[in-house]
Amino acid sequence: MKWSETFIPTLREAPSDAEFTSHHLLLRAGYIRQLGAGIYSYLPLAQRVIQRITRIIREEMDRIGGQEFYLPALHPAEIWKESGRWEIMGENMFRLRDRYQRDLCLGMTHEEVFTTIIRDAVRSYKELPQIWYQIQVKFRDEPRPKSGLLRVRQFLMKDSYSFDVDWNGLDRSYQKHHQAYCSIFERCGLKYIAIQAHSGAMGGTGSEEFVVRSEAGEDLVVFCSTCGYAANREKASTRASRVVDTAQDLEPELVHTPGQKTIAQLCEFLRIEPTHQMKSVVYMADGKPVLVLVRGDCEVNEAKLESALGTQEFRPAHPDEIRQFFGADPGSLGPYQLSGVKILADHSLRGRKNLVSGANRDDYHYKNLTPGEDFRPEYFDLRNAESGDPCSLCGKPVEVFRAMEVGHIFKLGLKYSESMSAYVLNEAGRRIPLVMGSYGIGLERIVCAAIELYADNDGIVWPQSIAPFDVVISQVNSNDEEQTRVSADLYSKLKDSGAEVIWDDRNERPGVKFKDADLIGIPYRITVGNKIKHGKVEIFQRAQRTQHEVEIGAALVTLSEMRGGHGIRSSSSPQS
RNA sequence: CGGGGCGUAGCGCAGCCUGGUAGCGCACCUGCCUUGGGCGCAGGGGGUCGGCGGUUCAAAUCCGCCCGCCCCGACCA
Repeated sequence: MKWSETFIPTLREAPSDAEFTSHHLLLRAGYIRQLGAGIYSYLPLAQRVIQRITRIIREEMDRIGGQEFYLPALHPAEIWKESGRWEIMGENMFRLRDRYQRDLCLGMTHEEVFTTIIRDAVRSYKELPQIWYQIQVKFRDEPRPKSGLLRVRQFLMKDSYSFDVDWNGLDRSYQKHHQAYCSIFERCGLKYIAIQAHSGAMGGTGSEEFVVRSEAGEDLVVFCSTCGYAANREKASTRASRVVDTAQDLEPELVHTPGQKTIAQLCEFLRIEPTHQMKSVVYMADGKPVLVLVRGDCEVNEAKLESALGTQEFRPAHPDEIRQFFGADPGSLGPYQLSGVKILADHSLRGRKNLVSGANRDDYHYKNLTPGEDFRPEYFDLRNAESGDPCSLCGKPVEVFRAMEVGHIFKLGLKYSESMSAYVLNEAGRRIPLVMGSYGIGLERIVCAAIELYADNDGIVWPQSIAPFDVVISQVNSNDEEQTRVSADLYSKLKDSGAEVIWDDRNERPGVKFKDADLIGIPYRITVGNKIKHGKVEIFQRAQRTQHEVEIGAALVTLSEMRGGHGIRSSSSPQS
């Protein structure tokens, strides 16, 4: 393509709304425009990137036997009511009514639709397994869209679903996806890691997230560089650091602690460490109060709490509820001599002695509380893993970092097949529910991750495999006939070789062309300028910012060598 | 939903406090000039000042309501 005929509206200054690198650069380099909160238009450059990612995904999904569908985004309410998700999805689902007042929604995922297809069409175990996928727009009424393309209300997802006759089959389908995902992210040039993920309340027996380390991400990853343990912090368990208690077992002692509400204040006032305190947090679960205890230096992890409680119906208690059940305000709460309130404690408190906690009386605390003696909690893993905690596998300190989720694979199990009656007959002629898996990839997340990973001060640096163009020919002077001739010749030869190439033929100053080429992030630039008088052009590598002068006739060969011989290829390998 | 901020030309902003018929930079158009890192000179076009209502002789400016967007928090199959 000729640049002069292509819509690439680059900006010298980005709209002030852009916070993160990827958002800022996508806007400034002319890839996207915002239409509303969390709604973006993808301009030709972005569309090209998306298409290349799509192609990689298709190839890898097809390789594991996936079959591509295209499903509706507009769904009748009935199927969502059938699965129970019409209620569960709550405010997150876009809902609408048609002219006859029928309820409809915009699809968030497509378990329901695929399940209706398979339940009506497949009767026998002989027709399984199946892996079905699609690349489709998804809708989510995010409470707070943000960070450009990272958290939006309409986005592209490759979602696939596996249908097996048994759990071993599911394991195989899941493993296939795992492999496919590794290939996809590797080919897209991402440095990714696969981490254990929170299964959530949707049921299911296992799930992994594929994430890319980035400050722009919203996930927290607990990672052990020694043994490779990696998990989402929603799920990650680590050992709490060791604490030594005083040897003797003392009797509970009420102490007056006027105005001392926080862990830090008590440390000061009583001259103790946070690790010798118990933090009391109150939740209302299914309408009843629950006291959650963690060590003073720890935080409650609500995803783990959800598992411990076995319900999604919980929330932090309101101040008046706390007063009602405890007779004191937050800051003076504790488990001792508490009745009518269920007590959950984190494992880190098991076996501890002589701890400090609130007395359920304002301005008073108890010293010398011993879990298991002075009160009897149920123990669970309830605390957030923290950077520096000993790894639960190898004991070496873990690190915690931010990352963005680019994919998620999930063993669903029987949830949809049972609720939506998707059964087949097995060899014995018995009616059995399909065992399902679901697997997602966020296309825009790949775009953002690549930008966040590799961008520099001059703009985007694309991995070769997903760049909108492989190479740009920057003709320094568009009025120079000799330069035009050389550029045209290189252009057609490059195109013939199968490369995606754009020829910057604009009547602009060279500086403008170089800045734009850098900004939009094309991996290679061939500069056709004065040096053609000596039979030379230059090849500039965007990522390394290095320049090579080559004979015009050798340009294609040199470029092809630099690119590793062929077009679709990632520039880096996975981190894990 | 709670807290904060913003809305003036395509983009970035000033003007608002103290009311008087809207401005700067970039971009854009024309001409000249120039062509190796966002040139130079000259001329020019473009804005119902987010919307509605109120106060006033007069509103971008003051007041009220609404809408939109951004950030923090809550939330996030």
